[in-house]
Amino acid sequence: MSENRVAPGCPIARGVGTVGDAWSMLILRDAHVGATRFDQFRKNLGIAPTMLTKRLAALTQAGLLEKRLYSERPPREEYVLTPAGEDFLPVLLLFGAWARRHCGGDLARFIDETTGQEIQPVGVDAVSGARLGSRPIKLSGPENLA
Amino acid sequence: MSENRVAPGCPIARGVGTVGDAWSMLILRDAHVGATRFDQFRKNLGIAPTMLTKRLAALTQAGLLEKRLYSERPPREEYVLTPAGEDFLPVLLLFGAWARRHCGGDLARFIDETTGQEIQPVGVDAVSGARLGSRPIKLSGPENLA
DNA sequence: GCGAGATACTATCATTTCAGTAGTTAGTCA
DNA sequence: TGACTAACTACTGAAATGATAGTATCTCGC
Repeated sequence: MSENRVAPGCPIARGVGTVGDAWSMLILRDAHVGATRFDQFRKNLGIAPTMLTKRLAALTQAGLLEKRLYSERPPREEYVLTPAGEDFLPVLLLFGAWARRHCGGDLARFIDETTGQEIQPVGVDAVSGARLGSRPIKLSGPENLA
Repeated sequence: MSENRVAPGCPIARGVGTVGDAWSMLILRDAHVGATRFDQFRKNLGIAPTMLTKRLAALTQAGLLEKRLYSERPPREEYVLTPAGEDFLPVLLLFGAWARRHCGGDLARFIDETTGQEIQPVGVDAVSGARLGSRPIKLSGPENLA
């Protein structure tokens, strides 16, 4: 992709440029259900190690993951979610909820671990309280979309 | 990507396999702010026509867009959002909101066209009413992640 | 103290995908 | 007739990706 000249002021374009590829999303998903180590990601995803190295580095660079030493001898590092990375969970949940509604098949459900209840993720406008998608929107700001 | 053997029961993996590439998301964004025609997408995004053809076909195939004749003579078609495509808007809004919080720069805001107010998209569990991300989650269902 | 195993990678190369540009088809308009 | 619009397709070279093998470092059992 052109990466940077596509509507530079658009937050969606920016987000897509940062974590908008398939592997990054799946890595973040795994990170949210507990994976932290290179080989955990590699085995769960069946991703080529070259790709994984690249994606982990990109996510670390972007501030979603942080490299942390979990053993000095032997020196071993793991990748843990930063606050920005954790903040990405609602996006993944809404994304998954959308797929459950619209992509066929028998897909897994999200469960609240504290209550054991199924989660039904929805988007809401914190200002008006209205369900997102119920009203037309537009973008406003520094010279965005064409 | 391997495309199909990555945790077949995981909704996030499924969603990512369907619309989880950069161009698809940007096409959907443009569709949500009014674009319908091939050349509108092409010029807004600066996307190569071959790519655009492929992505539009994939999104149509996946049921997010629908091809519709808007002129018989000459025969011209446009792409309009289906209900499934419209339902994707909250995902895009949350994604954009995340990017506004965590990717630097001066990014555009989302405005509610009826009230003129800025939207602050958040994820909520419709069952408990709790803000998403405030509690640990897990997946449950047909043999999902490893 | 030696070989096997764990962990986290890097190197290499074939294959696939993508970007960029040009060309095609089918029609309108003046 | 010739210019113009819209929606593509064809072609080519560059870049990204996948698969597999190999490396570096350390631990542990014997």
